[in-house]
Order: sequence, then structure tokens, then C-alpha cells
Amino acid sequence: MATIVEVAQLARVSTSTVSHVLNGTRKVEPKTRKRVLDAIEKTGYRQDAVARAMRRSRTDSIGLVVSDAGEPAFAEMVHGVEHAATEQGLTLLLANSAEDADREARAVRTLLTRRVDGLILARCPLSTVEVEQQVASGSPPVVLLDRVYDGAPCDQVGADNRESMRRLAEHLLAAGHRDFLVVAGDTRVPTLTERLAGFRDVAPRDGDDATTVLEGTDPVQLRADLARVLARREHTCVIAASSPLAVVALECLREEGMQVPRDIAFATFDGFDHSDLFQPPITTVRQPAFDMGVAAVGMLLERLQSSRSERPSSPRTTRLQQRLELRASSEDFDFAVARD
Amino acid sequence: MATIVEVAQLARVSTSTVSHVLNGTRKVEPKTRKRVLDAIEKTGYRQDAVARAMRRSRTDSIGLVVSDAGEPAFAEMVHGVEHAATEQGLTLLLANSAEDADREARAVRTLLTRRVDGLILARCPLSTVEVEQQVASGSPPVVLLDRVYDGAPCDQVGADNRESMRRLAEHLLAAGHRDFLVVAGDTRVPTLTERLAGFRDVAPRDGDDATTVLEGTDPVQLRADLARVLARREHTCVIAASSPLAVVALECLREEGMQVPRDIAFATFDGFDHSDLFQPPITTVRQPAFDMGVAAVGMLLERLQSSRSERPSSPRTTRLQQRLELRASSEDFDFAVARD
DNA sequence: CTGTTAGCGCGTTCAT
DNA sequence: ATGAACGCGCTAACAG
Repeated sequence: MATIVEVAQLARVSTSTVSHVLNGTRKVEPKTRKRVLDAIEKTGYRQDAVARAMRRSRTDSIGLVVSDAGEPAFAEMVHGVEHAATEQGLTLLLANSAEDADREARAVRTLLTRRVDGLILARCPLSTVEVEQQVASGSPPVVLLDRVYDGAPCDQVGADNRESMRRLAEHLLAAGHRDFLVVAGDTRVPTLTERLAGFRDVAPRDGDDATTVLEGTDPVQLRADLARVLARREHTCVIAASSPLAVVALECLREEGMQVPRDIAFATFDGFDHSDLFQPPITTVRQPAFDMGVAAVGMLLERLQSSRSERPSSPRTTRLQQRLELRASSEDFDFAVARD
Repeated sequence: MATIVEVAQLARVSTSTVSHVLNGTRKVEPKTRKRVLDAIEKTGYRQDAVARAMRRSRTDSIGLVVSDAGEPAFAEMVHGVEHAATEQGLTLLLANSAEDADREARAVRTLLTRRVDGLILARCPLSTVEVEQQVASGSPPVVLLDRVYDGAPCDQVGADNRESMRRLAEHLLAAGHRDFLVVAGDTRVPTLTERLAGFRDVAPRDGDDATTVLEGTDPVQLRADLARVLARREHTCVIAASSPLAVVALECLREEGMQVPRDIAFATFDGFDHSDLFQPPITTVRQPAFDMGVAAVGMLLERLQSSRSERPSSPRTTRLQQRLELRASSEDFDFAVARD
């Protein structure tokens, strides 16, 4: 590759003039400007972003660490982040922690080493203190994505999990359900904590009626618990707090020979793509995952711009609204039929 | 951040010694080595990958451009690439072309500007000549992913689309199907060309029996054609050549009031996650998308290593086998019932 | 309006 | 076994 020096020589100007033409950073006589442009054309020169980053001490890149790249919801967030980043002229460096704190820490270190201008983190349940401190330090700025919490020392973008679960549960209560089986999952994850809280806000306590809440970190254990509880046939409605949990629940239901919605109503968060093309169509609280990614980049960008001028402002939290998609899995449940 | 100079001063050694300790690139007296390590610890020093890349003229990073980050299959490839890259100590720069040649070209330019050591491309149907030339140039090395073709000037990783479609069609023929409706889609995309070719290898021509092949770039047009053809009720089996095409086809079937597999058999490529939890379970030729991503990184790495020593070897193509997952959508079709 | 020059932080000769 | 010094390619401050 040609360097800026060769271009300068060919155009009989200094390297600084070439640089200024390239970046539009000061006035250049149209004639010399043309000479430079021609020389660039002739040599096939392209700026070297590495050298440029070195000199300007910014890379025009951001890092994204997701905790489970396999989940469709996270894939959509990645997509949204990529889209917005490209739109802003930022390059995206992607890493995956696979829900593991050490991998997450390594990923963050790598990205810092590469001097990303900012960081977007969908963290795993228990980050290392190293990562916590890095987030708190504020440089580079960090935006927490999806897994947000009160009192975080940085900007964050999440969904209105608690409110959405409340809406869902209220809807189901109004339909007559009292005996819920809530598959809450790993409630160390803020998203799942919030969803469970939303349920508790409006629904009967455990022990009242036959409502049961199943928490748990270990999927194998969870599956066993689920099978045991379902076998009792006490519930009229299953609520899964996330899509992986829904998969486990649906598998258990099938093994128990229970059909949705004939034998039991069903609802979940996150949901399945094209759900309405298949039976049963599943009632879902859908995350605006793509938009959350976009919003995270927006926040990061504002933070970057303000950090170059004003004094640091306080952390902000944005919650995007989720959409309650009512479908047959809950709507077509019939109490009379199910009692038979 | 502390620099190597501060570490050197604190340890009372030269920067070069620090560098050698860091990279293990020459013998260092255990005592001085310890002093250096302590100084690193004390200052919280971390190598600057930007400066390092500048000096070594390699970045230990690779670029990935996918053509549709929204598709689950591509998301899985991204996941695989990320996984393998991290494992090899490479950082992943991600871009999305959204099936648009200009965006693809921009993405490639950006990544080259960033001096990625190599490039993985799942290209859009008609790349710009600029991209073609870049691929052909061989530096940095490129691996084509998913959308591969004969005579490509570089390494590539794809799936055995033609053979898999052959297996699928043969299976359906053996089951008694003769009147196929093949939703082939945009056959400028090599993947879809190959799948159609596989069908043609073993199945009746258009016009023989009632077999119909629907090609087309425009989804709206395709949908209209599909509706028109389905209305004739001539076919016993729909084959969708990709998952987006399957979505369109299933929607049309629903609008036509046709049920799978009662009225018509159905099979697709790529498929839907957790398909067997829902009705109808769809017969699918499933891509090993994650593994394809991993394989692409592997190929790229070999190419990088060999390019640093031997002379360039000829392009290689790897085809991973797809899995034929037979399910009720095709297996439970009953010719006798359908005729009524 | 344009040119000269000093680094950004590191790895790497070449000396010692 | 260690250090001094140069330069990767670029931008920005200063000078004219």
C-alpha cells in the first residue's frame, strides 16, 4: 500500500496538505487539492486507520460483548448495534462471553487493549470485580445492554421487563387464571429478577392457590423440578421468563403429554420467530432487541461527544417498551374443557 | 494508561527489556524480569494493540462481512467465526452488507483500512468489481463463506447444497411425490443455484407432471406467483430453498387455506429453531452454520501462516455436510387423504 | 494558503 | 544479558 508520503511526493506538496485534503480540516487551493486527489487516485492510496488511531488517540471503533451469541434476542441486538455503529462511522469489534465471567473479563481486556472508544456490555450474571471497576471508571464509557440494574454507575439500555410482566399477568388474571407455574430461571440475571418482580406485583403469592415459582441456575435441575411440578396437574398456566426457559418448559409439557392450550395455557418472553405460522401460536412479550442495540450505540455516542467537552453527567437509563403479543396458547385455553 | 516507558523507568531497565519480557522474545535475567513484572503490576500497564499493530504491521484481527445479519443461519455463522477467532487470539471486526453491493464494498474498504489480517465474506448476489478484485488479489487473504462457487480465486467454505437437495428430492420421490412446487428464490445466489441444480439432477423437469419451479429476486412478485400457482392445487409437495422463502410459502399456504401436511407436504432448507416443539414439525435440510464459521477461520489461519513462509498455494474449497431432518410436514402426508 | 517537525507507543536492529 | 535509537504512517502545532 502507498503511504501518505508517496502521495505527497507525487503531488509535490507536503504530507500535511495531503492530510488536510483527506480530512477536510483546513482550506486548500482548488488546484493543489486536485493535484492531491489525482495522486491519491494514481497511487490507489487509502488512509491507514491504525496509524491514524495512533496519532489521534481514538480508534472510531466500539466493542460489544454479549453474553450469549447463540440466543436470537442477542443476535438481534448485535445486528442493531452493528447497524447503528456503521451508520455513525464506527467499526464494531464483537466478542462473546458465553455467560462466563472469566471470558467476559478477557473480552473486555482485549477490547481495551485495542483502544475501543466505547464499550457496550450485555453482561453475564456475575461479572468479575475487574469488569465492575472498569465499568465504574467511566473511561472508556460503557453502556450496559439488556441486563440493567438500579444504581449502575453508567448508562444503560434495557426493556420494561417488570411492567411488561405485570401487563401479561394482569391479562391472564383477568382471563381467570389463579394457579400459575412461573419458570423464572436464574434470577441473578437482572432481566429475570425484574420479570419475576412484575409477576409478584400483581399475582398471588406462592402457596396462595397453587401458584409456583421455579427459580434456578442449573437447567438440568430446573427441568427435573418442572417435570415434578407439572405432574401434579395443579396449574392452569405456565409463564416462561425467557425463550430458553420456554423451550425447556415446552419439552417438559410434551413429555408429560400435556397439550397447549387444551390442557394448560402458556406464555413466554422473547418468543420464537414466525411463531404465528406454527401451532400453537405462542403468547409472547417481545423484546425490541434490534432497537435496544441501536439505542445503546446512540447513548454511547452522546457520552463520547459530551466527554470531549462538558463535565461528566450522571448515568441515564433508557427502557424500551416490549410488545405483548396475545395468541392462541393463552387465549384459547378453556377452563371448562381443561377441568374434564 | 501507563506506557512501556513508565514501566521501564519504574523497573530501572530499558523499554526494550520490558518489550522482551512481555513478548518472551529473548532471554532476560530472572531478577530483572521480576522487577519488570512488578512494575507492570504496579502501574497497571497493558500493551497497546494499536501501537503494536503499527510496529509489527499486523493487527491480529480479522474482518467478517455477512450479507444478512438478520437471518438465523448467518447469526450462527457469526457466532462460529467469533468463537474460533477468539480461540486463536484474533479479534473480530463485524460488518453487515444487508444484501447490498455498495454497502458490502464500503464494509470491505473500512476493514482493509483497519488493516485486518484476513477477511471472511458471505457475499451478496452481485459484488462490485472492486470487491471482486480485492478478493482475487489475495492480500489480505479472503475466505468466502456460504456463498461459494466454482473457480473462485480464493479459499471457501460452504455446504453440500446440491447433494443435500438431491437426497431430499430423492426421499420425496421415493415417497411417491411427482408434482413439486419448488420455491427457488434468487438463483443468482450460488447457494440457491446449487440447491435448484440438485433438484434438477433427480426430479422431473418443469412441465413434466405438474412440477413448477419459482425463481425470482423480488419477494412481492414471488408471493404473488406463489399464490397463483397454489390456487391451482396441482402439487403434492412444496420445497423451499431457504428459510425466508419457507416463511413466504407458509404464509401463502395459510392464506390459501391449505394445511401441512394434510393438504400438501412441505420441506425447507435452513429451517426453524425448535421446530419439533411446534406443529407441523417441518422437514429440514439443516446447515452446520456454526461449524462453517469455525472452518472459515481455520482456513484463513492456515492461509495466513503459509503466506508468511511458503509460496501461495492454490485455492481450496471445503464443503460441510448438511443434515436431513425428516419430520411430519413431509412424512405424514397421505396421498389418499389429500386426493379427497 | 502551505510546509516543517515532533511525536503517538511500541518492536527491533545494532551496539555494548 | 541489556540499552540506545530509529521508524511504522499519520495528525497537529507552529511557522512562514
